[in-house]
Amino acid sequence: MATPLHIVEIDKLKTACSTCSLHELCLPAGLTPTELKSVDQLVNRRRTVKRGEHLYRSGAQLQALYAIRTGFMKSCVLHEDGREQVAGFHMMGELMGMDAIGTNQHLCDAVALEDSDVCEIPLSDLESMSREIPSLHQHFNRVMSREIARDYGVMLLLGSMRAEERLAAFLLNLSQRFAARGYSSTEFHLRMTREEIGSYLGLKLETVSRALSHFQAQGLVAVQNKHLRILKIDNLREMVGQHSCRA
Amino acid sequence: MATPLHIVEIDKLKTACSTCSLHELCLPAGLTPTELKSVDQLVNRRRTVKRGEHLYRSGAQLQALYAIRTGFMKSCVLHEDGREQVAGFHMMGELMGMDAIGTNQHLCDAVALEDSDVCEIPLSDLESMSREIPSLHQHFNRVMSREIARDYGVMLLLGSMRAEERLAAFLLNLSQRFAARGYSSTEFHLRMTREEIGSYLGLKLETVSRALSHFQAQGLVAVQNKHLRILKIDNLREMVGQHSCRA
DNA sequence: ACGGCAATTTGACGCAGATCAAAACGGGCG
DNA sequence: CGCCCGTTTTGATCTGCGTCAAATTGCCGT
Repeated sequence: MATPLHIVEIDKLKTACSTCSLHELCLPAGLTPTELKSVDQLVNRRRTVKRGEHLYRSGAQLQALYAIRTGFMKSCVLHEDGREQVAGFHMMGELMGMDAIGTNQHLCDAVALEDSDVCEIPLSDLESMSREIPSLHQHFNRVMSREIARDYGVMLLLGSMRAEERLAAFLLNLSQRFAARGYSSTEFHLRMTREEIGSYLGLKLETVSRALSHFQAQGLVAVQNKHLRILKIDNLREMVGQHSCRA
Repeated sequence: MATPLHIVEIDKLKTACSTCSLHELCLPAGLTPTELKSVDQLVNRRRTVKRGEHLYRSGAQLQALYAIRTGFMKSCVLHEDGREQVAGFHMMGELMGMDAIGTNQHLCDAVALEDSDVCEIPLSDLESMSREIPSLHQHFNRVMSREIARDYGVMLLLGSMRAEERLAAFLLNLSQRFAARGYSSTEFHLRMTREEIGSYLGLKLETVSRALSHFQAQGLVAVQNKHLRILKIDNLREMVGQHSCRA
């Protein structure tokens, strides 16, 4: 009986935002050290989600928001008929579950693409603490707003780019987010399948595969299975800039 | 000198949330009468935007959020190359500008599709008042969250529906929003052009036109220019439900 | 190390929707 | 009231990407 409690204690300790390397990127970004201490109380539980497992499911009651500490996840909206549309990929320091605040019900599934650790942030605690710490309140608004801004970008992509432009935009987005986390911006591991990329980009897996092959043939990237190296990042940027745009 | 001031006074009066017929739908939804009185102070300016004019432009500094009082607007994301993607249509009681909170800069243009009246809500005032009125804070979070949820729906539409499914989903969405405002759910005026519908749905105007004609031929709707009557709403619902889904 | 299954690649072909074109319509303004 | 220009409709044709298929590769579990 004592042992599990002890484990929980250790978990709590490890979960503290104030000692977390992501605190500049995550929810507590921009807080003073004192405020950071308070926020530590917010995150009172950590959860591990193994590759392929769900963090939450569409329709489930909102229990908490989740900040990704390590790992990689996707969220996908489900059709009635079983088909799924990937609405986003999420990496460490990012917050998930914000779509559920409006209705108290998740409207997408959150699935781990590799073993992941997340911090649980009960919404009610976040709201009450926001009242005490205005800059937390403000920062949370910004995080939600940025999610809206991201979504607008995805709409732009889905609504008016052609296949290779979409893929280029996708790779550049990943590149930039890895860079922001101190990883290489030109060489990384794609944790999702071609099918998942395709779903996110509104394309079929074959089209994604062909586009990647074509990029490789042009010398823009070097792909080997899920390992990707960007060779000519400027050319990719150009592709996204200038649309010959069909829609 | 006295006259313009007087006009402003009258405007202020008319702008009060507590006397606004939209307060159940808009930002102050769910507040007590006392709280509502406080929120009146938030909305200290009203603005008229004529058909075709911009409420704000992409890249502009965030001045305030805007609640639509009357009229109809679109927001569109711009490509570097001048093409535009309509990210949403907005009607009375809806809040615009939330995408700009994260960066303090608007990332889309807001254009009136008919002469519109909007209430200006300075973000800083909203934030400070949220601290005093928890339910306002909570409700604002919900409004932002619902925008995220809406965006996920649009992604689903753009990423995995075929042309006629998209149009059906669009019509049903309009129908539902008009109904929520006490207008007919089956008969309304399309304030946007076929091209704008197409841009929103990731289709070309000709495709939108053809799809509408096809719906009419099937007896699902009656269209005459911008006037639309939904005849078989259940059939439209079925269309959106069951995808033969290509992406 | 090996077997089996999932993921990826590549090719051939088809089709939904884009593109091009032109006619019809409608609404705002002089 | 009638003209003009922007919007819409409809037709014909083209094409990017989806679909189907099959071969290849790589990864996971035993």
